[in-house]
Amino acid sequence: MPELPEVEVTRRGIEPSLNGQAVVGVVARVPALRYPLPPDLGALIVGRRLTGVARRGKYLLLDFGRGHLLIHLGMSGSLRLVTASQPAAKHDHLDLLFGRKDRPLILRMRDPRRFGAVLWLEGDAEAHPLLKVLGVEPLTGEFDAIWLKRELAGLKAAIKPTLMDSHRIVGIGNIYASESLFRAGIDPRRAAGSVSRKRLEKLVPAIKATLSAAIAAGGSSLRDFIHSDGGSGYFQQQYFVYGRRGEPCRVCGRAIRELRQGQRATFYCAGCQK
DNA sequence: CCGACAACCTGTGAGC
DNA sequence: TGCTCACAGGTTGTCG
Repeated sequence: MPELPEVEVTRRGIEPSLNGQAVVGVVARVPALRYPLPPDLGALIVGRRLTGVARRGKYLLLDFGRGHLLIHLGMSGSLRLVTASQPAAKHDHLDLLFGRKDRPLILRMRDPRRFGAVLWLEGDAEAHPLLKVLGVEPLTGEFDAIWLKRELAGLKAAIKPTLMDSHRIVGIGNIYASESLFRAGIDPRRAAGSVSRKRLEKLVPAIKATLSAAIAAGGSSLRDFIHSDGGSGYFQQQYFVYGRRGEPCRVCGRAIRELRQGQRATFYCAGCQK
Protein backbone atom coordinates (compact mmCIF):
# COMPACT_ATOMS: atom_id res chain seq x y z
CA MET A 1 0.00 0.00 0.00
CA PRO A 2 2.12 2.82 1.17
CA GLU A 3 4.67 4.72 -0.79
CA LEU A 4 5.62 8.24 0.20
CA PRO A 5 2.32 9.85 -0.85
CA GLU A 6 0.16 7.43 1.13
CA VAL A 7 2.34 7.87 4.21
CA GLU A 8 2.19 11.65 3.85
CA VAL A 9 -1.58 11.54 3.38
CA THR A 10 -1.83 9.44 6.52
CA ARG A 11 0.37 11.89 8.42
CA ARG A 12 -1.82 14.78 7.38
CA GLY A 13 -4.91 12.76 8.21
CA ILE A 14 -3.99 11.98 11.80
CA GLU A 15 -1.92 14.95 12.98
CA PRO A 16 -4.69 17.57 13.34
CA SER A 17 -6.80 15.29 15.54
CA LEU A 18 -4.02 13.91 17.70
CA ASN A 19 -1.58 16.77 18.14
CA GLY A 20 -1.54 17.94 21.74
CA GLN A 21 -3.56 14.97 22.96
CA ALA A 22 -2.29 12.76 25.75
CA VAL A 23 -2.09 8.98 25.49
CA VAL A 24 -4.52 7.28 27.89
CA GLY A 25 -3.99 3.66 26.86
CA VAL A 26 -2.18 1.21 24.60
CA VAL A 27 -3.54 -2.08 23.29
CA ALA A 28 -1.11 -4.40 21.49
CA ARG A 29 -2.71 -7.56 20.10
CA VAL A 30 0.40 -9.17 18.64
CA PRO A 31 3.89 -9.44 20.12
CA ALA A 32 5.66 -8.43 16.93
CA LEU A 33 5.33 -7.11 13.41
CA ARG A 34 8.57 -7.09 11.42
CA TYR A 35 10.30 -6.48 14.74
CA PRO A 36 9.05 -7.09 18.29
CA LEU A 37 6.76 -4.30 19.51
CA PRO A 38 8.18 -2.26 22.40
CA PRO A 39 7.22 -4.58 25.29
CA ASP A 40 6.65 -1.71 27.72
CA LEU A 41 4.99 0.72 25.30
CA GLY A 42 2.20 1.64 27.71
CA ALA A 43 4.67 2.54 30.42
CA LEU A 44 6.61 4.64 27.94
CA ILE A 45 3.82 6.80 26.52
CA VAL A 46 0.68 6.65 28.67
CA GLY A 47 0.30 10.11 30.16
CA ARG A 48 2.58 11.65 27.52
CA ARG A 49 1.31 14.27 25.10
CA LEU A 50 1.83 13.95 21.35
CA THR A 51 3.62 17.06 20.14
CA GLY A 52 3.87 16.33 16.43
CA VAL A 53 3.78 13.76 13.62
CA ALA A 54 6.71 13.88 11.22
CA ARG A 55 7.54 11.80 8.15
CA ARG A 56 10.96 10.59 7.04
CA GLY A 57 10.76 8.58 3.83
CA LYS A 58 8.01 6.04 4.46
CA TYR A 59 8.42 6.22 8.23
CA LEU A 60 6.14 8.18 10.53
CA LEU A 61 7.60 9.63 13.71
CA LEU A 62 5.21 10.39 16.56
CA ASP A 63 6.91 12.86 18.86
CA PHE A 64 6.25 12.29 22.57
CA GLY A 65 8.93 14.63 23.85
CA ARG A 66 10.89 12.01 25.75
CA GLY A 67 11.17 9.93 22.61
CA HIS A 68 9.61 9.08 19.26
CA LEU A 69 7.33 6.25 18.26
CA LEU A 70 8.46 5.16 14.80
CA ILE A 71 5.84 3.53 12.60
CA HIS A 72 6.36 1.89 9.23
CA LEU A 73 3.38 0.51 7.33
CA GLY A 74 5.26 -2.10 5.32
CA MET A 75 3.37 -3.30 2.26
CA SER A 76 -0.10 -3.71 3.69
CA GLY A 77 -0.32 -1.41 6.71
CA SER A 78 -2.70 1.42 7.39
CA LEU A 79 -3.60 3.78 10.21
CA ARG A 80 -7.12 4.89 11.00
CA LEU A 81 -8.77 7.07 13.58
CA VAL A 82 -11.69 5.28 15.21
CA THR A 83 -13.77 5.43 18.35
CA ALA A 84 -14.12 2.80 21.06
CA SER A 85 -17.42 1.67 19.56
CA GLN A 86 -15.52 0.33 16.56
CA PRO A 87 -14.48 -3.27 17.30
CA ALA A 88 -10.98 -4.34 16.32
CA ALA A 89 -10.91 -6.49 13.20
CA LYS A 90 -8.70 -9.45 12.42
CA HIS A 91 -5.48 -7.63 11.55
CA ASP A 92 -5.86 -4.61 13.81
CA HIS A 93 -2.67 -5.13 15.78
CA LEU A 94 -2.16 -1.95 17.76
CA ASP A 95 -4.37 0.76 19.30
CA LEU A 96 -3.10 4.00 20.78
CA LEU A 97 -5.84 5.65 22.85
CA PHE A 98 -5.81 9.43 23.08
CA GLY A 99 -7.74 12.08 24.98
CA ARG A 100 -10.55 11.20 27.38
CA LYS A 101 -10.28 7.82 29.01
CA ASP A 102 -14.04 7.28 28.95
CA ARG A 103 -14.36 8.29 25.30
CA PRO A 104 -10.94 7.98 23.67
CA LEU A 105 -9.95 8.72 20.09
CA ILE A 106 -8.09 5.65 18.89
CA LEU A 107 -5.23 5.50 16.42
CA ARG A 108 -5.55 1.96 15.07
CA MET A 109 -2.86 0.19 13.06
CA ARG A 110 -3.88 -2.58 10.70
CA ASP A 111 -1.29 -4.68 8.87
CA PRO A 112 -2.35 -8.06 7.42
CA ARG A 113 1.11 -9.07 6.23
CA ARG A 114 2.88 -7.75 9.30
CA PHE A 115 5.78 -6.31 7.31
CA GLY A 116 5.32 -3.05 9.19
CA ALA A 117 7.21 -1.85 12.23
CA VAL A 118 6.62 -0.03 15.51
CA LEU A 119 9.72 0.98 17.43
CA TRP A 120 10.47 3.25 20.36
CA LEU A 121 13.35 5.65 19.75
CA GLU A 122 15.04 7.49 22.58
CA GLY A 123 17.10 10.59 21.99
CA ASP A 124 18.08 11.72 18.49
CA ALA A 125 15.68 9.86 16.21
CA GLU A 126 17.66 10.63 13.05
CA ALA A 127 20.60 8.79 14.56
CA HIS A 128 18.66 5.52 14.68
CA PRO A 129 20.21 2.88 12.38
CA LEU A 130 17.04 2.58 10.30
CA LEU A 131 16.82 6.33 9.69
CA LYS A 132 20.50 7.10 9.48
CA VAL A 133 20.90 5.12 6.25
CA LEU A 134 18.05 6.86 4.42
CA GLY A 135 18.69 8.93 1.30
CA VAL A 136 17.34 12.32 0.26
CA GLU A 137 13.71 13.41 0.42
CA PRO A 138 12.53 13.73 -3.19
CA LEU A 139 10.20 16.65 -2.49
CA THR A 140 12.96 18.87 -1.13
CA GLY A 141 15.27 21.22 -3.02
CA GLU A 142 18.19 18.96 -2.17
CA PHE A 143 16.86 16.50 -4.76
CA ASP A 144 17.76 17.98 -8.12
CA ALA A 145 19.33 16.88 -11.41
CA ILE A 146 22.84 17.85 -10.36
CA TRP A 147 22.63 15.79 -7.20
CA LEU A 148 21.03 12.86 -9.03
CA LYS A 149 23.66 12.85 -11.80
CA ARG A 150 26.40 12.48 -9.21
CA GLU A 151 24.46 9.89 -7.23
CA LEU A 152 23.94 7.69 -10.30
CA ALA A 153 27.42 8.10 -11.77
CA GLY A 154 28.96 4.78 -12.71
CA LEU A 155 25.97 2.64 -11.74
CA LYS A 156 25.27 -0.22 -14.13
CA ALA A 157 22.03 -1.27 -12.46
CA ALA A 158 18.79 -0.37 -14.20
CA ILE A 159 17.35 3.04 -13.42
CA LYS A 160 13.99 1.77 -12.16
CA PRO A 161 15.13 -0.38 -9.23
CA THR A 162 17.77 2.24 -8.46
CA LEU A 163 15.07 4.89 -8.00
CA MET A 164 13.46 2.58 -5.45
CA ASP A 165 16.62 2.28 -3.35
CA SER A 166 15.77 4.12 -0.12
CA HIS A 167 19.45 4.49 0.70
CA ARG A 168 19.69 6.90 -2.23
CA ILE A 169 16.20 8.44 -2.51
CA VAL A 170 13.40 7.74 -0.04
CA GLY A 171 9.75 7.21 -0.74
CA ILE A 172 9.67 6.07 -4.37
CA GLY A 173 8.02 2.67 -4.41
CA ASN A 174 7.13 0.27 -7.17
CA ILE A 175 4.15 2.20 -8.49
CA TYR A 176 5.63 5.68 -8.60
CA ALA A 177 8.95 4.45 -10.02
CA SER A 178 7.16 3.18 -13.12
CA GLU A 179 4.90 6.23 -13.30
CA SER A 180 7.76 8.71 -12.97
CA LEU A 181 9.87 7.03 -15.65
CA PHE A 182 6.91 7.09 -18.01
CA ARG A 183 6.41 10.81 -17.42
CA ALA A 184 10.11 11.39 -18.07
CA GLY A 185 10.18 9.20 -21.21
CA ILE A 186 12.96 6.96 -19.86
CA ASP A 187 13.18 3.20 -20.45
CA PRO A 188 13.16 1.51 -17.01
CA ARG A 189 15.88 -0.93 -18.13
CA ARG A 190 18.40 1.78 -18.97
CA ALA A 191 21.56 1.71 -16.84
CA ALA A 192 21.22 4.33 -14.11
CA GLY A 193 24.68 5.76 -14.77
CA SER A 194 23.94 6.15 -18.47
CA VAL A 195 20.93 8.44 -18.15
CA SER A 196 21.97 11.79 -19.55
CA ARG A 197 21.95 15.01 -17.58
CA LYS A 198 19.28 16.28 -19.95
CA ARG A 199 17.02 13.32 -19.19
CA LEU A 200 17.60 13.67 -15.47
CA GLU A 201 16.43 17.26 -15.83
CA LYS A 202 13.12 15.76 -16.91
CA LEU A 203 13.11 12.89 -14.44
CA VAL A 204 13.49 14.97 -11.29
CA PRO A 205 10.42 17.15 -11.97
CA ALA A 206 8.55 14.04 -13.14
CA ILE A 207 9.18 12.37 -9.78
CA LYS A 208 8.20 15.48 -7.83
CA ALA A 209 5.06 15.96 -9.93
CA THR A 210 4.03 12.31 -9.65
CA LEU A 211 4.43 12.23 -5.87
CA SER A 212 2.79 15.63 -5.41
CA ALA A 213 -0.17 14.71 -7.59
CA ALA A 214 -0.67 11.50 -5.62
CA ILE A 215 -0.60 13.38 -2.33
CA ALA A 216 -3.04 15.93 -3.69
CA ALA A 217 -5.34 13.13 -4.82
CA GLY A 218 -5.29 11.65 -1.33
CA GLY A 219 -2.88 8.85 -2.07
CA SER A 220 -3.44 5.77 -4.18
CA SER A 221 -6.08 3.25 -3.40
CA LEU A 222 -4.99 -0.29 -4.04
CA ARG A 223 -6.79 -3.21 -2.53
CA ASP A 224 -6.46 -2.19 1.07
CA PHE A 225 -5.39 1.43 1.26
CA ILE A 226 -7.47 3.21 3.83
CA HIS A 227 -7.23 6.82 4.81
CA SER A 228 -6.97 7.70 8.45
CA ASP A 229 -10.64 8.68 8.28
CA GLY A 230 -11.64 5.52 6.44
CA GLY A 231 -11.98 7.06 2.99
CA SER A 232 -9.97 6.09 -0.07
CA GLY A 233 -7.61 7.88 -2.44
CA TYR A 234 -8.20 8.34 -6.12
CA PHE A 235 -4.76 8.60 -7.68
CA GLN A 236 -4.93 5.09 -9.08
CA GLN A 237 -7.37 6.38 -11.67
CA GLN A 238 -4.55 8.54 -13.03
CA TYR A 239 -1.98 5.77 -13.60
CA PHE A 240 -0.33 5.98 -16.97
CA VAL A 241 1.31 2.55 -16.93
CA TYR A 242 1.13 0.77 -13.56
CA GLY A 243 -1.09 -2.30 -13.71
CA ARG A 244 -2.06 -1.51 -17.32
CA ARG A 245 -0.33 -4.35 -19.21
CA GLY A 246 -1.87 -4.74 -22.64
CA GLU A 247 -3.96 -1.60 -22.35
CA PRO A 248 -3.30 1.30 -24.73
CA CYS A 249 -0.83 4.00 -23.71
CA ARG A 250 -2.76 7.15 -22.82
CA VAL A 251 -0.29 9.17 -24.91
CA CYS A 252 0.61 7.11 -28.03
CA GLY A 253 -1.86 4.24 -27.96
CA ARG A 254 0.68 1.40 -28.01
CA ALA A 255 0.09 -1.50 -25.65
CA ILE A 256 1.68 -1.10 -22.22
CA ARG A 257 4.29 -3.76 -21.50
CA GLU A 258 5.19 -5.54 -18.29
CA LEU A 259 8.53 -7.00 -17.25
CA ARG A 260 10.30 -8.12 -14.07
CA GLN A 261 13.15 -6.21 -12.48
CA GLY A 262 14.51 -7.55 -9.28
CA GLN A 263 11.46 -9.38 -8.04
CA ARG A 264 9.09 -6.59 -8.95
CA ALA A 265 6.77 -5.87 -11.83
CA THR A 266 7.68 -2.93 -14.06
CA PHE A 267 5.26 -1.32 -16.51
CA TYR A 268 6.28 0.90 -19.42
CA CYS A 269 5.42 2.09 -22.90
CA ALA A 270 7.94 1.08 -25.56
CA GLY A 271 6.76 3.94 -27.74
CA CYS A 272 7.14 6.74 -25.21
CA GLN A 273 10.13 5.51 -23.18
CA LYS A 274 13.62 5.19 -24.68
C1' DC B 1 30.76 -0.63 -2.96
C1' DC B 2 27.78 -3.29 -6.22
C1' DG B 3 24.18 -6.47 -7.55
C1' DA B 4 21.32 -10.56 -7.10
C1' DC B 5 18.37 -13.03 -4.24
C1' DA B 6 15.81 -15.01 -0.24
C1' DA B 7 13.14 -13.94 3.55
C1' DC B 8 9.37 -12.00 6.41
C1' DC B 9 3.33 -13.06 6.09
C1' DT B 10 -1.51 -13.09 4.60
C1' DG B 11 -4.96 -12.24 1.13
C1' DT B 12 -6.56 -12.29 -3.47
C1' DG B 13 -7.43 -13.33 -8.05
C1' DA B 14 -6.20 -15.70 -12.29
C1' DG B 15 -6.35 -19.98 -14.34
C1' DC B 16 -7.58 -24.61 -14.54
C1' DT C 1 -17.82 -23.93 -7.66
C1' DG C 2 -13.46 -25.08 -5.83
C1' DC C 3 -8.53 -25.71 -5.77
C1' DT C 4 -3.65 -24.25 -6.51
C1' DC C 5 -0.28 -21.09 -7.48
C1' DA C 6 1.78 -16.79 -8.35
C1' DC C 7 1.98 -12.39 -6.91
C1' DA C 8 1.00 -7.96 -4.10
C1' DG C 9 2.48 -1.32 -2.02
C1' DG C 10 8.77 -2.67 1.40
C1' DT C 11 13.01 -3.48 3.49
C1' DT C 12 16.80 -6.08 5.60
C1' DG C 13 20.24 -9.29 5.44
C1' DT C 14 23.39 -12.43 3.12
C1' DC C 15 26.34 -13.90 -0.37
C1' DG C 16 29.56 -13.69 -4.28
